[in-house]
Amino acid sequence: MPGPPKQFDRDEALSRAIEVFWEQGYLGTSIEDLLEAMELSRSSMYSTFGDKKALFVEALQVWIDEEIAQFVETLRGPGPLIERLRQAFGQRHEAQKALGNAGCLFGNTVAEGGMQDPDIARVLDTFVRRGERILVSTFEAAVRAKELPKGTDVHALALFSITVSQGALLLGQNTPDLFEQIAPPFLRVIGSGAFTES
Amino acid sequence: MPGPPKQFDRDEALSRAIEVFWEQGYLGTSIEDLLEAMELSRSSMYSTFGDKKALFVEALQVWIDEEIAQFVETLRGPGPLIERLRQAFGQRHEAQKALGNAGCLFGNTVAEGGMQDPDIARVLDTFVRRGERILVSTFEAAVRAKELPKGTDVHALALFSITVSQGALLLGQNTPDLFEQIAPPFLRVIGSGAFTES
DNA sequence: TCCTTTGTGGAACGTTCATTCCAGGTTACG
DNA sequence: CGTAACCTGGAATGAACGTTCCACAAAGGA
Repeated sequence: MPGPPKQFDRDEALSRAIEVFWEQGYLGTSIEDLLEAMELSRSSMYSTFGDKKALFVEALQVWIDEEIAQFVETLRGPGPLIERLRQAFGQRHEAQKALGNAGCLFGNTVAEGGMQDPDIARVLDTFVRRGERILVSTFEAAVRAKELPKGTDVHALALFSITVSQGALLLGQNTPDLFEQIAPPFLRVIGSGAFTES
Repeated sequence: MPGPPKQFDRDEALSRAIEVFWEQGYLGTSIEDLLEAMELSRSSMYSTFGDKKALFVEALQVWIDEEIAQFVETLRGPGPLIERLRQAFGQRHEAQKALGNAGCLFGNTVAEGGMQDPDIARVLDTFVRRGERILVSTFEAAVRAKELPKGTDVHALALFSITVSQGALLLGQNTPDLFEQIAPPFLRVIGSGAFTES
């Protein structure tokens, strides 16, 4: 049963893999790139994670879980709605800037054609659904707290917010100061209560 | 000087290449894929277009020119601002739906890491700058025509519109009916004149 | 008609890719 | 102390990649 202990930390290796995939994309990342970043050998990588795609799916899953967890924590926090939103979206932007304007792992994967692979598509779907659910419940609470007008289309507002966020993370790779330019008017729009049902 | 005439149409071949790159991305497309779609031989491809990256850059350039031309034509057309915007953004969405939710060639390329290659980055930059310029002048005209309130931050509004459009084209690959859901409130926000300078 | 120029098909090249395999080392339980 | 279980480094494999090369065909000017 026993054997030599692993010479690496599984979670640590996985989080290194996340970074590499994030920066270079799935196709743009070679096994060699991964081994170097994860600091383990070919054998260990294959025996621990299966193959490249399995590693990617797991990395994507972990990334999503962490991203959503942080998103929830910030949005459930104290303070006015607009301030929490600014912080929640700002955090996503900070993370991508820290990786050299690498965008968003979800968005990059979708754009790379991730939806064409069923295994990857399944994981990608959960990100949008969970993000949407959190925003909907956040906006619903804001309506109850009279921070948003009664009759606000919380569903449309949630989808719209995600769209703006993804668009900003994408274009931020091309126009680094874009987020700072559009965040204020975006938040003003939300605060203005323009999203009432038609 | 003379020689046998080419057995293919350069422009036609290029537009086939655009489709393939659009659907599969730069890295996801092999020379074999291109030859099959363009219906020419290896030799002809290399002697006509140089190599894979040169072909991609040229394809991207043509795609941008056509996209911008259509965008301008629609926005310069008759009718109220909101209607022209709806049509202009709708056309982009229709195009991506026709290719099986392939998103946007610009966005896909950026997400794939296109900004890391100087030759590609240069072309990508022109797309955003030109799109922004067109929207700014469109919004300026709308302000003069009193379709938008005086004091509208046309620059922020242009960047914001591009962001929403790119975000929708990205997420549309994952959530096919997203565009229909967010377009109405988006256009309502623009029409409401919420983008006045602070 | 010859000869230069151009286009084409296919073989061939070297590289890189993801993946597998194996030999040797290390651990802990019996 | 031995032995079964496990981990690791590196060689090896075969497929796919982008690219080059070459021999032949086709065309028009001399």
